[in-house]
Amino acid sequence: MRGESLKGHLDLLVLAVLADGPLHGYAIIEALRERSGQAFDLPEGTVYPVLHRLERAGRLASDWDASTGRRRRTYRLTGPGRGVLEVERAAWNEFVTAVGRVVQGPAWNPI
Amino acid sequence: MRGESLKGHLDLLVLAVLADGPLHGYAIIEALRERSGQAFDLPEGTVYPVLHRLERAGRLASDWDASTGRRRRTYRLTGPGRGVLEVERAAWNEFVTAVGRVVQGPAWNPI
DNA sequence: CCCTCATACCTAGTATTTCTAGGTATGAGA
DNA sequence: TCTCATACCTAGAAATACTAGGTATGAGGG
Repeated sequence: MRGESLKGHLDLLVLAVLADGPLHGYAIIEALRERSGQAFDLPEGTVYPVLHRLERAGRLASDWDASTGRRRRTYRLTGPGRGVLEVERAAWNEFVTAVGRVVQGPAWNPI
Repeated sequence: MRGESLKGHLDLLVLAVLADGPLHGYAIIEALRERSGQAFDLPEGTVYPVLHRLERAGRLASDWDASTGRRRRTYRLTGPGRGVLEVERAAWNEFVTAVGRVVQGPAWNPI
């Protein structure tokens, strides 16, 4: 699946995978792939800029892990980031409901 | 709700409302608002360019309705457009499933 | 030892899509 | 007559993901 459908929702996905514990960038890409059942195989050029943006916005914080020779930057959710995650989760649910109503047609009646 | 979350999905919504019969542009905007339960209140500057794009792509066709003094351009789904709608409906369902898996967390198990 | 591949990070520029902010014009109702 | 809803349109701005590059380490095979 092309991540283009993701426009506007990738922040939610990144925050969601980090809600279960810190991960470094590359591991976030793998987590998105695995947790989505291979649906989201996002290029690094998509994910790294998102992480930088989320960190600038104060939703993530990062530390360089120098324990191995290979440099790794580990991201974690901040307090505000966790709040934003909950807001975005709720917004996602509303969005899905709204699209569903339109797509199912006017005859469709969820109860 | 801001239509920004729609990025990449608005085509599906427009095709879906036209699946139940032709409508002119302004009525499409109203149909999206009503069928979504007021969630999508899209500016004309968003919808008209989409209609033009979908027509250029052969998914919609339009006729000018000169019956009233007020000019109206009525859009209808073409054969290929109906096929695209089905493809996009399926893609939407996969997308929702994939996002759901990521957002619910790894412990979540749908059966 | 060398070569390749997976890991791990990054950025600049491009493409696409929606929104903002205007513009024009008709018809209905106060 | 004046205002508002209807009804169409476009140009440029903003946001966001992708492409296509770049650098460097570590593991494993030949």
